[in-house]
Amino acid sequence: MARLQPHERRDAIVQATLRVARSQGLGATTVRDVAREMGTSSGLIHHYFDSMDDVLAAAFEHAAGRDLERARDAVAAEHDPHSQLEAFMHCYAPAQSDWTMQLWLDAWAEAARRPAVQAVSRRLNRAWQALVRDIIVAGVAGGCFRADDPEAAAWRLLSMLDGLTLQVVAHGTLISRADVVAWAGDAAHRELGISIDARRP
Amino acid sequence: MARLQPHERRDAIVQATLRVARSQGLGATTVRDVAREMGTSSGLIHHYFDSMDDVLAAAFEHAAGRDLERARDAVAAEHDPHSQLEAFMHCYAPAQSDWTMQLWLDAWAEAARRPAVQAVSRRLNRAWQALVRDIIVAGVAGGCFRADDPEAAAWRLLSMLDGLTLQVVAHGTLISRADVVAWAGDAAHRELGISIDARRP
DNA sequence: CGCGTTGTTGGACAAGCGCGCAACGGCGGC
DNA sequence: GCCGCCGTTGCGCGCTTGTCCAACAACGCG
Repeated sequence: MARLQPHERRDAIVQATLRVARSQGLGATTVRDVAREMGTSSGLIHHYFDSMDDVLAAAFEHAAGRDLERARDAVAAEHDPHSQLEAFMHCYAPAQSDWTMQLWLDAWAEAARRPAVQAVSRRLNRAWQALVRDIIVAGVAGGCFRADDPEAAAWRLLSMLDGLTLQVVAHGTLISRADVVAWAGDAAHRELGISIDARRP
Repeated sequence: MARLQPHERRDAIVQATLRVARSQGLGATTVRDVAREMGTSSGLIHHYFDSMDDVLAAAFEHAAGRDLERARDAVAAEHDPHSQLEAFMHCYAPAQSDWTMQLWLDAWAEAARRPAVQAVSRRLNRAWQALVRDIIVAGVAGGCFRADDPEAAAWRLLSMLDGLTLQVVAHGTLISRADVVAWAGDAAHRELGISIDARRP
């Protein structure tokens, strides 16, 4: 195969890994699958990554990190906490495509067995929570939210979104994506003492 | 090893599978592990199950089903909805031991790719939600809860518990089990219009 | 041009996997 | 007491896994 710059090749490996993981799951993705997807040898992957664990972690980090960045941008584009929370909700459930959530499910399950994956999953999850918490803190300071414990409120909101989205992705028609958005909006209203219309205008 | 009746042996295999899965996860449980745990040969497992997938599905169903039964019993032992909800909460987070939750994580992740696992996971998840919903409906009828949509309220409560417990199991010390219980209690009070009175028993 | 650096190859390796199978052995019916 | 059934064994087949490594080839520099 063509000789690539180190950063290009590393990127190519991550991309190929995600393409494979998309169709057969993160945990079931093997070195040879990724190599075949790239059209190279399997030895090449170990020239860039110490272990398969690291490959999977890097791939997950890339995909999930990009979603986090998008959410941050969407939040930063708004200026009052109310709109920011609305933007966050819009960003989470619908934009967080089924396939990324499936990656999260894989990562949570694999976390127990793959230290590198756990480290990434843990860090990104905390970052998501921090994003929500900062919005809440700003809202409380600005007087438009009411929350005794912004840290806890953020965890509750994020965990509910995770739990609901999980049902959509893992069990299909048990509940719908529209339910997630509407119900999470209700929960935010109750949690922060405000009214949030999370539905797309 | 001693010769057992078919149903006894089947049961022994399921039990041994769970014991192994408890320490290394459902997905990482192999035929040889289970055989070693039972103290028999690996061939014996294939005499009772067509494939390893069937073994894992049976084990998950048994473990998760038993937890559901226990929760149902705990709820049935109480008579007013308020105590029932409290019993449910106490039953869920702490008694739902880490390793059963890990089983659920595996099941949710595998659901997309294993129809048999999805069917079991889906059915049991709906049963859990129905358990909560029935408590809420009874509470609303009895006048001690206030809920516009018990169906949605039950999904919200259960999903938040799932999402929070997930963090404990997948990420260890990010949040604690005590946080889950306390936060979910707060959420339940807010969700059902109960004034936050006695959070600590 | 020559030469070192380095991206890349392709296969070796041991370990582990699910699964199948011929043979053993203890129990119950005749 | 014998025999057939069947739970059980122990092994091995074919394959896949992650990891490693010696050899090859393309590139930049002197």
